[in-house]
Amino acid sequence: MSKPKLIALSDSANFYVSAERIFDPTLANVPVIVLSNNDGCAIARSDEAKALGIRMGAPVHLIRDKIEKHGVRVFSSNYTLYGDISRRVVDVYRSFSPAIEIYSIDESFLDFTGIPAPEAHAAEMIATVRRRIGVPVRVGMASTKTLAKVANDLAKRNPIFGGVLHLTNADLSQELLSRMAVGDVWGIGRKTKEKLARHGILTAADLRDMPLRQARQIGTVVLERTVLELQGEACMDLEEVEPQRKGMAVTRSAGTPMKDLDTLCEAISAHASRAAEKLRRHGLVAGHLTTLFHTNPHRQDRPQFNASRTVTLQPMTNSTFDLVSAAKSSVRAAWPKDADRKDYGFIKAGVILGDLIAEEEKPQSLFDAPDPSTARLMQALDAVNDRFGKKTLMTAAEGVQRSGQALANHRSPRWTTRISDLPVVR
DNA sequence: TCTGGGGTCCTAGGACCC
DNA sequence: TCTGGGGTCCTAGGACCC
Repeated sequence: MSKPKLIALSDSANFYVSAERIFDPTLANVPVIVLSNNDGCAIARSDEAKALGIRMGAPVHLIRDKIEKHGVRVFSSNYTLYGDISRRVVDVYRSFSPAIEIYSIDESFLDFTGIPAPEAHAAEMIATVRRRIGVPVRVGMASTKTLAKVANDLAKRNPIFGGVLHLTNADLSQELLSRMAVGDVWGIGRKTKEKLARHGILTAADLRDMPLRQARQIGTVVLERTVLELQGEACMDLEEVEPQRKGMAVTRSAGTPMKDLDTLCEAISAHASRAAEKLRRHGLVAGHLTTLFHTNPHRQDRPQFNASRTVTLQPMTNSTFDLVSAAKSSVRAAWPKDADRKDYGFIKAGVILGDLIAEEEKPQSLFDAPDPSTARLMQALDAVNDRFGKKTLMTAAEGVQRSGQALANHRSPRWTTRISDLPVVR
């Protein structure tokens, strides 16, 4: 039996908004939101924006009034900036913990086992991140990841904890868990919450105390593990090494429904091309490509159609040309036969790549000797687009109308990674 | 074609997360 | 309730094998 662990979960408050605030002091104490990829909906909100009732994922066109009335500051998402700030925050974490799992762009699990005064250690870490990077973070600590999540959640909701909560005291723990809704526990989503409610399980404490067998029956092993973790038995290890990713997707909703094959082909080609870029950036090749497109499922008054086609990429590849041509032919194959009569309007299309492996490990056969010219061409393509902007060079298949082009009308400068984005100082 | 038991692999779909 | 996009894991069921 190993000695009990102490796991800390550190997360950043309203991370994207906090990242924007680093470089613009006028954003302090005012409502700020950051929008999703297409400037479609709000995906990050400052506390002031939350107080105005702007919900997570609220469509921009529905909150336009609020934005204008209260002078909400609006930003397109700037992932280059957020990714860089995130790395800097993690660098600070590394000096406070020997082992780290980077869980998401704004959350990391840290191993605090054996640290003499963990609360003081956490407080010092918070102060250091604030001073060096400029974003606020909060820390929850407990013996398992799930309990650390609970602690973190309570630390962020309750200012009295000052951003640090160590969930050890049994009485405090009992009180907090019995006041926490079961749906707020990590791993309990809407469906599971409903099922649990039917069995009278409403709080985190109820969940912790339920029989394991029943947990497995209601959910799966996943729910059983959650129960064990709430009891303090660690079922999930810290994953320090980022696991090899298994798939990669590029999907987009279309502003106006796509009605003909050509339009759909252009959209899918653009997604395939973007997917190829992502593959190369990660040094991977793909063995399978799935294309998908579907009508609006919320318009049951309109004809519905759901398409998904998977093709094998042989040899495995990350070439834009290969992926675009595979995607186009599978869209053509999947195109509904009765399209002329039905007037389908496709609102979403995408490309998913599977069976990913590192480029160096790509199996070679006698018949597909590597073609260095394609690799060099792809390198040149990426270099040009990197330097002069996305889609400076693109395949003709993507179309030049750019009807499906992503909007990003409110993007802030890439302050920390792009010198040309900095304002000229005179 | 079914009788038995046991195993692998693949895919689709569900649920959840940030 | 879904609005967005990009992920993971688990289970069930089918195909196929010995």
